[in-house]
Amino acid sequence: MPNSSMHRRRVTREQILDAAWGLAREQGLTGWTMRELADAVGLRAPSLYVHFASKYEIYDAMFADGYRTLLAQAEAIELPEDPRAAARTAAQTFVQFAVADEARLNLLFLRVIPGFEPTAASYTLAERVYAQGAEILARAGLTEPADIDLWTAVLSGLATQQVSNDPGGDRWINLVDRAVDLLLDDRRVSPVAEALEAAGNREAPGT
Amino acid sequence: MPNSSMHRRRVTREQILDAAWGLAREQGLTGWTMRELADAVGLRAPSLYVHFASKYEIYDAMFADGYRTLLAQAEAIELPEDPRAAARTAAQTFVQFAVADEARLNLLFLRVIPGFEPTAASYTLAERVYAQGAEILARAGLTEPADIDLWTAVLSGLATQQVSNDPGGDRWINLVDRAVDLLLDDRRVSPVAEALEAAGNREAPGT
DNA sequence: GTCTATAAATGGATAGAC
DNA sequence: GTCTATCCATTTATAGAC
Repeated sequence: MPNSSMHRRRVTREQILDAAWGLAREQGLTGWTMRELADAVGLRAPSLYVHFASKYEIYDAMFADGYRTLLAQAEAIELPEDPRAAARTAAQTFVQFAVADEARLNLLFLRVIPGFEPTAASYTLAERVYAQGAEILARAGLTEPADIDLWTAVLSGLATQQVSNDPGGDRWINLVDRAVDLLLDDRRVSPVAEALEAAGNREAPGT
Repeated sequence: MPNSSMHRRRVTREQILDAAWGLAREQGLTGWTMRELADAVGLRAPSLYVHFASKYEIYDAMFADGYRTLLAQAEAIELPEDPRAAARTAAQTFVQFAVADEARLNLLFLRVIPGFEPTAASYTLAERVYAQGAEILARAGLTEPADIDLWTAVLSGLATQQVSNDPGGDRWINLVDRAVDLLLDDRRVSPVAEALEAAGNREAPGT
């Protein structure tokens, strides 16, 4: 049994990234060092520089990795036909993803690391997530840029409050569906007019 | 003219804190060192330890200072009589405060510094802010804890998106009033029922 | 209360052998 | 690709003179 070769498998970028995620989860997004990271994958610190030119480059790879995970998760979900139900599901998926890992939330959705800016290539992934969300919203009737901005603010706000003020709980997660309905019902004319119209039609059908 | 004595005034905690805020704004909340801070107030690093036992203690003082500033700002504002207008004004005040200083936003409203936890005394100030907000919301008809949670999520989300994705701009700030209206109109029975009721009363007044 | 001097550890990163 | 050795800057924090 070539035991040693089984244990001495390739130490790929992916393994380093996985370890980095683990450390970030345990000690905070910026709370780990290159030495700790190397230890976590059974290497010495200098060996990391064979795979990544700098710590910032690792953050950038994590940034891209996080958005790739989100995109994969989004594709795996099959959305209901009903646009509102689809928006709810998408929102739930997003918030669950965001609160599942506070370090990841900080890296992907906040600007927390002084001086870190994702590369253009990595940022493209973020834009794809955004575009996909906008598409789902469009099907639900929200096409105005301001509507989409409000949507992103509300969802990111829910996720942030959840991890900041009730970590591990569900106090803000439980508000997601309600928030979605709120946002989808917000059209200038909106349910009031719709309801009045329906009521009017019912009582004066033949005009 | 005792010039030297004019320049060599007391280096108080407040001056150190002011300098710390300045560095945090310029280089990020965690992007400064004790040496830099000392330089900024014309001291040597060791002298800082006369006033603060550690860097964390400085963060804690900044945390308290930030919430004290917010409380003072909230008291200085005179709110309109109309509850909805008051809620709008309060929301505007809060978001303006939050986006005015990204480092402060990170310290006061997010969990960004690994290992930092405000002391109980400092946290009390944060709770006073929360209580004050809840009071304003109560006057506008929002008393459910879930309503208040949603409120805090939306406002913090707007502020966070503003500084993260449009620093210095007003893309999310402009959505504050709309968000407030959205939240205040969200009662289970709410405008739809109200409007229907009104319509019903108009057409069948004498029941 | 502020200083000089320095501890004592830690940081990211490089050189060069294997 | 990984290692040892180490650089070199930087960090928070302390000791003790003034």
